[in-house]
Amino acid sequence: MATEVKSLNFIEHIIEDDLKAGFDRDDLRFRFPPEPNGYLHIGHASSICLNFGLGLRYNAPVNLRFDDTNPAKEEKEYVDAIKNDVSWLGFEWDKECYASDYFQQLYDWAVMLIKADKAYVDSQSSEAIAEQKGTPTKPGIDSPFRNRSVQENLDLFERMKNGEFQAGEHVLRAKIDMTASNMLMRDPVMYRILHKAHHRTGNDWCIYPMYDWTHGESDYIEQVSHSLCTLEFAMHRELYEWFVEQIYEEGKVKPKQREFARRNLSHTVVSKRKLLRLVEEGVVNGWDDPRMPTISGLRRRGYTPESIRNFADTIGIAKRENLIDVSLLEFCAREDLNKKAPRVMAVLDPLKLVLTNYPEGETEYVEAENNPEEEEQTYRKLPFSRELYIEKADFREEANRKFFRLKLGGEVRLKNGYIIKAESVVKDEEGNITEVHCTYDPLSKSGSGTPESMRKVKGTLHWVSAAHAKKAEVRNYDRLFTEAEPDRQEEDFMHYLNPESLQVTEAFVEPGLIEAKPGEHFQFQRLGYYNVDPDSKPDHLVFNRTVGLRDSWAKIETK
RNA sequence: UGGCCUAUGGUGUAAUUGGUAACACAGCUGAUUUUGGUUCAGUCGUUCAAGGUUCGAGUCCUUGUAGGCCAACCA
Repeated sequence: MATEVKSLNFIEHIIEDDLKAGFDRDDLRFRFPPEPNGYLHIGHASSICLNFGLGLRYNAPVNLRFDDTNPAKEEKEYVDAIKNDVSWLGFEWDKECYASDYFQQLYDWAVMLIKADKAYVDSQSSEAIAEQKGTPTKPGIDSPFRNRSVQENLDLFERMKNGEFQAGEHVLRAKIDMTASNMLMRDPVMYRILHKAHHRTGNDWCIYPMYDWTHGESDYIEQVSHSLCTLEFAMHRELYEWFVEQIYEEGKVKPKQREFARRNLSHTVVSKRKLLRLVEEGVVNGWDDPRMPTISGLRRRGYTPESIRNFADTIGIAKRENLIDVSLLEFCAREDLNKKAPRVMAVLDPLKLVLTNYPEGETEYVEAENNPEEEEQTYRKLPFSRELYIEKADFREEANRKFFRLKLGGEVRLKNGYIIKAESVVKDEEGNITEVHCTYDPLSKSGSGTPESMRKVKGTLHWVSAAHAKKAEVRNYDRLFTEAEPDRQEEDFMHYLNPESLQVTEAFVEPGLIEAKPGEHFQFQRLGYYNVDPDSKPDHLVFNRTVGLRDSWAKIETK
């Protein structure tokens, strides 16, 4: 009995080491800290799965904390969308927190730092401060205001809070070391004046704390044990620890920041700024456009929470740069949908097929299995008649032996129906095939058990009955960009948009689909996985292609 | 003229912490199949470089090389 040993990622190793070193397992606590200034994307999904996954693994609480310290960019709309996305992914947070809830505490601590001569009010312009900051290779120099008296600092800071100054007149800075090799330690700004209404605190405040001052202290307030963020914050760790150290009380958990590499997905962009451009420039129809790598876009596209979680699990977490091929995401979608999605028949590019020996005006109902993956098979009835539609690509007048589909003189099985033989074609003046005339073998009906029905024919086609089929709008999506790394090319990433990322066609679908509800998943047999778009109505069905089926025929054909 | 981080098949991630480099995806063969789907079997291919320590190095040491990040009153 081999016990499956799941290997640990480097974050889990760190936690295990902490536990071994005596850290109390009950003190483990995590958080997912989005800034409510945009929609969550697949990269966030990875972080969500990491943090909440850790919560599950260690049976530890995970807070959802909004890092809302910049009223200029943040809105409640985003808060709601983020909560919705996290829940949809299937995670439950312990507390819903807001950095803005800590504004008073943060202010009090800032006063404490001033009193300890560890913070001061600087009254220079941001340009002057930047100038004095130096460069990575050149040390900074002290501000002329660095040695103001505690009394003066206290007075100024209070008046900043009281709204006596304009934005930009003063800032509060930590007094650390202007010559530090880590530029973040060169007296970082803790507070700036911002006369802006906040989505939660309204006009209560006109000074707002900066990220570095806020984040670690928020973790400390919530007693988060492991604060995980992306690599670009690695340099912030020193500052994070310095700030926490200033307020730390013996016996409490000292939060530990650790950094992991953000996940990059091929053929798309994963940055709020770039995604915003796609939306604003009208390249896509909003944040939830099914081509967007946002969680809302993936949801609308037809990705399931399970498939996204499994994707996050599979790609894992590490510290090196990476570019994950979308084909892995697509694999995760197929893997999940294969088990769940009922099979239905839909013809996207119709060609009329007439069974010349089938009685005119007659309709019969054939049995079709809903999903061969089901443990216990269920079936539905499908109308079958003399005139049907098949895919244009499934017929050729002539073809070689590798073409398993219908050709003149050749036989093929209509899925769940009969074996048919193509006899002749009807063409228009331009020579386009408009109809294929076939004969069918009445004894070959699927499931009838007759010797004729048991015959092996190489090809099986999907079809719909022309008189019974319903029209539907089908939106076929493809990768948004033609390059794997559109934002690492010579030109701006917008140059590499895939002009064929969306193709809309009018299709014929089996009649039962009229009942389909938005969000429902289906496999259009032999084509791909589709789900019902929120735009869909009973009199105007709309389907989105989540992902196509694996297509080994396409590979043979392109050879 | 700095500091921090990283380097394992085409891609992503592991390796019981110094002991047979593996898992998934992708690719390729074949079998099964009333979906050219699924499933199954097989296959290709890997430790950035050079030294060193060691019986033994992906792992430790040294020196390189390559890439990423750092100068917002953003997060």
